[in-house]
Amino acid sequence: MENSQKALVLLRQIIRSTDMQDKEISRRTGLTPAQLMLMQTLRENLQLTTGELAKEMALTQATVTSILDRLEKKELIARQRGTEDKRKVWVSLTDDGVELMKGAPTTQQDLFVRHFEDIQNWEQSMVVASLERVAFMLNAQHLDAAPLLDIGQLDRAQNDHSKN
Amino acid sequence: MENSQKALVLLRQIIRSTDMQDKEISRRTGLTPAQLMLMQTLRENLQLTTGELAKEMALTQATVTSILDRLEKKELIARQRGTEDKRKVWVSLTDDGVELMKGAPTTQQDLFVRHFEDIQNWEQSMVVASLERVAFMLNAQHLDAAPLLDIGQLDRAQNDHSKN
DNA sequence: TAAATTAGTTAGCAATACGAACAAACACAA
DNA sequence: TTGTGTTTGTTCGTATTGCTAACTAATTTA
Repeated sequence: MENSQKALVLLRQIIRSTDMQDKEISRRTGLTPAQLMLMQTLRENLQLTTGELAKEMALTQATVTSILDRLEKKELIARQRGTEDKRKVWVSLTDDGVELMKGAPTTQQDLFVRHFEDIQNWEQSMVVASLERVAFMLNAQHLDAAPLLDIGQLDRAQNDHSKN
Repeated sequence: MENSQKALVLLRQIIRSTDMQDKEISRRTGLTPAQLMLMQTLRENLQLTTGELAKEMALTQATVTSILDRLEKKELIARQRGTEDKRKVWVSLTDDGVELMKGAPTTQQDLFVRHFEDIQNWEQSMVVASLERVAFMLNAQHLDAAPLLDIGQLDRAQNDHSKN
């Protein structure tokens, strides 16, 4: 079997594993996968606008808005209109949100970290370097293919043109 | 920054990239991500029952049934009642389904393969070994945590007990 | 100042995903 | 063989996702 084929199969396995873990965490936190992803994104960035969130998660603003609505109702996130630019809406975790993300969501990561730290240091470096390689290749790929959102925006722009 | 933290960040990046690529392919094939995943699973296994598909995709049978309904309407898959065990329903790609999967879905993989084959052979081996490492660690993890479906089944079994 | 752009929301729609309840086929014990 | 429980898949009802199109409000540009 070719190395590249092996790599593809392994990548699928990795995706599948993380997918199942996400569902595990969802179950434990009572959040849906999408809500969880948003919370995680927010945990890493502290302050983001709705648009930035959408770009980060590769979703539409409209979709993010509806996810935010539900998280806001649960009081896990808070929205605040920008003072400098009043069009912008800044989103952040509430205390409850921070608290929730302290629990279950991290334990999966902790498990990974624990396993990861069991292996030799030289191998850790090797894995990181390899992941960098893969991440870079995948990134180059969807630059080649032009990302989804940009295409959507181009289409919309064209439509807008042709409508007038 | 710790090696383990780097690895986690890179993993997230990789997930994100493949996620965006899936959406790209979805757009080109006219299939939703879920439908695409099912078709891919089917391409690799030729003949699966509804239950096997559900397990493979980490979804409920009920969910798989509804996705199958739509793919059947598009005549991309076919259902056939088992002859030996008439409870089972065997699912397979139709000719149209095979044809569709020959096109766009592979080009992304081809892109990856092309990039992958650009790098030195020793580095290819290193990447494969590392991905194996990661896949193994992630796998060990959700064995630790007990997979979603098994928990669901246990719960259901307990409920059935307590009901009688 | 008028026109265009940007940020976000709303509305309406198809699809996903789940649990619960069900029907049919099977397995096995009495 | 009959009855009881199990397995396999579907149907139903519901919440959520994710999209586009249409909209409002604020900002920028001509």
